[in-house]
Amino acid sequence: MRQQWLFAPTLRDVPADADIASHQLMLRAGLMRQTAAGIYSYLPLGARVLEKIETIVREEMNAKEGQELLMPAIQPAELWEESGRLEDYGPELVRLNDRHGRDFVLGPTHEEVITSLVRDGVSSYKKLPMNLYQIQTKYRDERRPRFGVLRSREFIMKDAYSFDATKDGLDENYNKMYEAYSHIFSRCGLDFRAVVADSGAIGGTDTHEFMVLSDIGEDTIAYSDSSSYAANLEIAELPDLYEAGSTEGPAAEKIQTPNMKTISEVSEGLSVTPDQIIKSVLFIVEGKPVLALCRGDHDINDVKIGNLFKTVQVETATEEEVRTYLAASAGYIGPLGVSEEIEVVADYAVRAMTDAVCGANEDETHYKQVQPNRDLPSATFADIRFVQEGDPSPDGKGVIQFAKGIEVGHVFKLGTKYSEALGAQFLDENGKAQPIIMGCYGIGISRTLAAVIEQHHDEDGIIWPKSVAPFDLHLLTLNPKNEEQFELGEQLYKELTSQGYDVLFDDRKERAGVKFKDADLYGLPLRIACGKRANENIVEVKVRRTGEVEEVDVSELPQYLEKLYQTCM
RNA sequence: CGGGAUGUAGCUCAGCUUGGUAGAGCACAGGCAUGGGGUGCCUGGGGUCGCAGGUUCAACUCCUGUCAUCCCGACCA
Repeated sequence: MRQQWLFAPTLRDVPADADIASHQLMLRAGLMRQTAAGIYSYLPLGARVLEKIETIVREEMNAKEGQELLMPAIQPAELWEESGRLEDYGPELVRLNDRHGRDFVLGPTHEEVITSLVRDGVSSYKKLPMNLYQIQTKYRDERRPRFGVLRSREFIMKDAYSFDATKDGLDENYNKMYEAYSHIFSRCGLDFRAVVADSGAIGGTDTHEFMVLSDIGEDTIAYSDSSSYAANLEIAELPDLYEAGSTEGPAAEKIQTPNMKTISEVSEGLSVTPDQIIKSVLFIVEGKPVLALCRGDHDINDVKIGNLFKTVQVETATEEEVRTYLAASAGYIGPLGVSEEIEVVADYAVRAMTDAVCGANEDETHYKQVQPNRDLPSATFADIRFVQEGDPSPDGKGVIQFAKGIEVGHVFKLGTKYSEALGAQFLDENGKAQPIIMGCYGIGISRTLAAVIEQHHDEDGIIWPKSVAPFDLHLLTLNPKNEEQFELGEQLYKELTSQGYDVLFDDRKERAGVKFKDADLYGLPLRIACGKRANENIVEVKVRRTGEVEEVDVSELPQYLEKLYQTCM
């Protein structure tokens, strides 16, 4: 491709709207432009990278017997009513009407459509297992799109769905996808971790997220410093390693604590450490009040509360609700003497506390000398807090550390939720109808592209791994007015192309400096410059990633490149 | 959805306080010089100042509304 004709305008200034490296570079290097908030157009360079990633995905999916199909972005709302998600999904679901007033949605995912297809097309165990996938544009009306293509309203996804007759079959499909995903992200040159995640409303059992390690990631990964344990912070478990606290001592006693609403105020005012204070938070779980307790230096994890009650409807109570149920403001609530309609759940660590302080459900008042192991007989003790760095790893090996990650893939075992809701059944060996057991597996293609840039760039621009680079080689004629340089450039362009390289040829009438700057921004793995020594048949080869430069005689160029290209990642 | 900010040329921004009909740098077109890290000089094209009302002889500037975009938070298969 001659750069003369390439539509990939570079920007010298950093666009004011972009804050993170990948977003800035995608705009500056001419990979894409914003069309609306959270909606982008991919220009030729960006489209090429997407295609490279998609090719890798297809190869790895096909290698696991995945069959590609293509479903519509526009889906009838009735399908979503059938599965019950029309309401569940909420305002993130883009809804629209056709000219007859019929209701449609723009698909954020395709469980409904695929399940209805399989329902009508598969009726025997002999057809199973099956794995179907597509690469498609998805829509989610994010409340707040941000970070460029990392959190956008329109995005490209690969989504796959597996169909099995047995649980074992599902396990097998799941493992295959897990393996395929590992291959895919490795081939894209990403440093990633597969972490145990929350299955949330989907209601599956096993689920892993594939996280690209990056400081700008929106998810926190909790991992062990000395084992392979890694989980999303939301669900990272804590073992109950605490010794039960004392049951002795004088009874709990009320004390006046004016203006001590927060843990730090109580800590200061009563000269106790935060780990001697019981933090009490009122939640409304499926409409019922639940008082959750943890140590003052810990934080309650509402996902764990939800899992405990097997629901996703968990909300912190409003100030009015707190007042209604506990007759005090949020800073002074506590577990002692609460009415029976309020369920009390406490973190394991609370049971280990001795001489603790907690709110007395009376404004400006706390209890002291609380012995949770004695004074909370009706409380349920469970793991309900967030892990912190330094906590023991749940597998007993090492301690927990945190890292930030970008979620690029997600695999989970759906089970029969959709097959039951939509009536997708098969007949087993005995002629008995059974719901098909499903799994679903997603990869954010456009997000993966951004993640690659996050991990592969420097202050000058992008540094593409060769597996996803928009072109293999960048050939520059530094001064096209110089006849020898011009001739050599044209000659090399033909030769390198015929040798099978995808070459971007900078034949523009620009100064050398401009070409170098643009080349660094574009970030192709190898740069070949025809410059001053063209008359001696010598070109300069530079490795973008390392900056290494070598002058090479044209006669030796093919062998030299072949070798060097192999060493590029 | 709550809080904050910004909308002036393709990009980055000035002008607005104190109203008088729009500017700079980069980019773009032409020219001369230059020719290995965004070169220099000259000339030129490009903007209903987000939109709609209002105040005024006169609005980029003041007032009201509205839309858009970004940031923080909440939320997120």
